[in-house]
Amino acid sequence: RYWWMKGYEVLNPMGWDSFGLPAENAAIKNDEHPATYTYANIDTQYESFRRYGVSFDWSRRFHTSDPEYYRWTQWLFLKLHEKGLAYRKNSPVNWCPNDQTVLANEQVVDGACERCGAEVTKRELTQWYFRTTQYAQELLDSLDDLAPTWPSKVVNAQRNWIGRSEGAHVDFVISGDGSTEERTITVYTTRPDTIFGTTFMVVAVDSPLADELVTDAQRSDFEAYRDAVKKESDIDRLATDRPKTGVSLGVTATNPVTGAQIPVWATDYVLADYGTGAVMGVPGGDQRDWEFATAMGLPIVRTTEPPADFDGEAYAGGGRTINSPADGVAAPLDINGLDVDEAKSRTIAFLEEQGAGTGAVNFRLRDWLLSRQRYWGAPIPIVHCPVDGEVRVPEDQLPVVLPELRGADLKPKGTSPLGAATDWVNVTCPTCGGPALRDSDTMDTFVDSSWYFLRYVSPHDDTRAFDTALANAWGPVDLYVGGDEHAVLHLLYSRFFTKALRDMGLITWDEPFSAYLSQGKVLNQGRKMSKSLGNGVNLGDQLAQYGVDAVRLTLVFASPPEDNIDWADVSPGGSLKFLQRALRLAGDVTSGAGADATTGDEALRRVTHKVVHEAERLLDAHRFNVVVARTMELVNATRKAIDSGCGPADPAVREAAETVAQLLSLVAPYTAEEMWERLGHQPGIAARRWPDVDERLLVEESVTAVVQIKGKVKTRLEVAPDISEADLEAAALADPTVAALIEGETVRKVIVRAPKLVNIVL
RNA sequence: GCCGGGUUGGCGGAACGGUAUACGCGGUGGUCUCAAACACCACUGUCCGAAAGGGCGUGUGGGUUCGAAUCCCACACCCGGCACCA
Repeated sequence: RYWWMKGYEVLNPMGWDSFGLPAENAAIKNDEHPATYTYANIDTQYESFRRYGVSFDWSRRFHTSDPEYYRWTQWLFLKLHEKGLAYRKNSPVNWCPNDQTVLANEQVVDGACERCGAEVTKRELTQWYFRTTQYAQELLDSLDDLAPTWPSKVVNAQRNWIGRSEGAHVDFVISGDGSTEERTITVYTTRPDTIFGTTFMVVAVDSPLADELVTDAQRSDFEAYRDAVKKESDIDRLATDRPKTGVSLGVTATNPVTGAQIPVWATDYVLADYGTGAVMGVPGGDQRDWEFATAMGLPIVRTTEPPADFDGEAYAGGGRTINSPADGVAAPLDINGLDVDEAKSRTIAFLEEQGAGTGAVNFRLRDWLLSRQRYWGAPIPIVHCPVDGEVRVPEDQLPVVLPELRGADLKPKGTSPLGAATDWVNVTCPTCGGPALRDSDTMDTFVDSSWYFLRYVSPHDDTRAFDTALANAWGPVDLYVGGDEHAVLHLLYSRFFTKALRDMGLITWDEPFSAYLSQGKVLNQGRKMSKSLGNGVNLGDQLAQYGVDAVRLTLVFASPPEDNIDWADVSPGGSLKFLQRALRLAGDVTSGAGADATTGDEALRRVTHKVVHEAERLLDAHRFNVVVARTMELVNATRKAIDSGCGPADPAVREAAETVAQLLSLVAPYTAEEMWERLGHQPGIAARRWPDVDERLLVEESVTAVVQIKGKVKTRLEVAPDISEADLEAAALADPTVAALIEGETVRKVIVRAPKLVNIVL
């Protein structure tokens, strides 16, 4: 509303991200189609939004579950597939046993399903992925550009999630595996400088690598251990405080720097899908390796100078490196006493020289697993043909519309419900015309929401996903408002889509959301409102009791928008009283519409213009609660002017009341409109231009100067705003209160900041 | 453990390095009223004091500065992210 008044073209759209599990689960329960539930709820929400008086552009409304929309979601999938950014692979995946579907890494929170809380297990499945890791570095780098306009919380969360680390790949030659060919295992380490302390190697027990390396003699022990590990849930595996376990693979590896022979073990504390799935064990430099070495009776070599309080037993990290070679070994690399960064780069240089390793970067971010074994989502537009393999559905055959399933047909059974719709699944191959099968998985609903902001520029265009020219003209989104539960989900996926679409030439910008306003939640009595807690507040009741404007005002005034609000702490009654006060001002004005404000009371005019001026700064900074506070001050000043000042006929009073109406139109549009009409204007305050500020009125007539002695306020003086430093100093020293206090003292220094302050140092 | 953010009256919260606690809620007293509601007015950080006035005060302890809620260093606590990621 503010930007509109400032004369900008503003696109403030609203729509529904309406695929997903809740509708599907309700459909199963009620034996109906998910669309029934979905569109009924959308209608209810739409009515609510209308009632709240939100200024959305409803002409651009759409729903991601409409075929007219998901047709383009599917089209974008095909584009990503063409570019090699969508691919299938077999791999252990997160499985929610309750929702009976796979989940992306981002949807697993502390080992549990983000949606239903069930403990997530692992399954070996062939699934679709988007290659988000291809953009890992750029996704990280452009966070620097977003940092000034995004909440640090979200930027920080994404940095942690992407999790870049720098280190080295180091090659160890394996022996004792009975083969004649030389085999090399590469490990990833962030601390190549600790290589002198390597006393063993550990390989992820569930990696193919471990299976390949294990000797016949160790195989039965290894398999027993591997099977035991497989039975454990992720939650158990994630616990960092449990004892280290492992099994020897029977082979040895050669340390490429020292030539030392070290044993190779398999363990579950090394992750198969991070780095190379193998780690050099440095118990003198790494807590986990120290625990493992201690548990297995492996030797420990210090890699750092121990701290003074080192007790000789517990793990000791930190200190300077003492990575000189072991006794009696010649020194191919001497990094003794160097600081860590220098030691790392020297070690990497040495490894590269020897052909035994390279500098390397790793990311924690994994590719985005997007297939779901559920019904209520966009079907993946791929046909599997025994002859031609994965075939993209031709664009002119989009959308691939969901088959009509309902109720019990949707019950989760571990494979996609779409697979059971035989008429739908069995198709002819678009390439060879032979019999083929549709891909029966649907896309993660986060795919739908990763590009919807683009659809808003041309929501009804049935010839393309979005109009590139319009997207480039409008985009990127200047201000994105949302909750920070999407910090590493929606906000990361959308960034990935934007970069991928840019590289396809479909848009020119790099980031979807230039600024991000993270909005808080409304709590009650310190907790999230919920039925089980019985602390819900019925918004309908609040609206009925106080009115829409008072409820809106309460939400805005309670705190800065990014903070949570506790409904127990706020006062919708107080808001209503304030609105009534404001409304009464409009009725009290007796001058006619169009009265010349410049002839009005100057003191009140100063207040009015100052408030408008300050409101601009506050609105730009999203400090809406303070805008309301300033508006209240203006109402109080106007009230005073009417009752005991210049009186209701003064044009300055009209100017003030009209300004109040305009400021209020941002937050309390109905009250503002009512005021506007009472002030004798035609309806339509929302379309009024933002009031101009007269700069001359921002200069105060007189200013209160503070006189401090040694930094403590002792007295105040009313002075002219343009008083000189010398005059102000003289006035301060001449003040009787000050004179009495400095009597007999030596004034050592006087700091003058005209016209606001004098500080006298004795 | 690592990384971010925070801590201001009874409460929600204001404060370009320059009057701490704006604005509001709550509270106290008053005006109006037969009475109440509404409205309006005054007071409301804390301690000492009858008052005038003064001392102390923005999580704790230091520092920089004429001057610190604000900048710097440590610490405590709260919230959030990551986490056997080598």
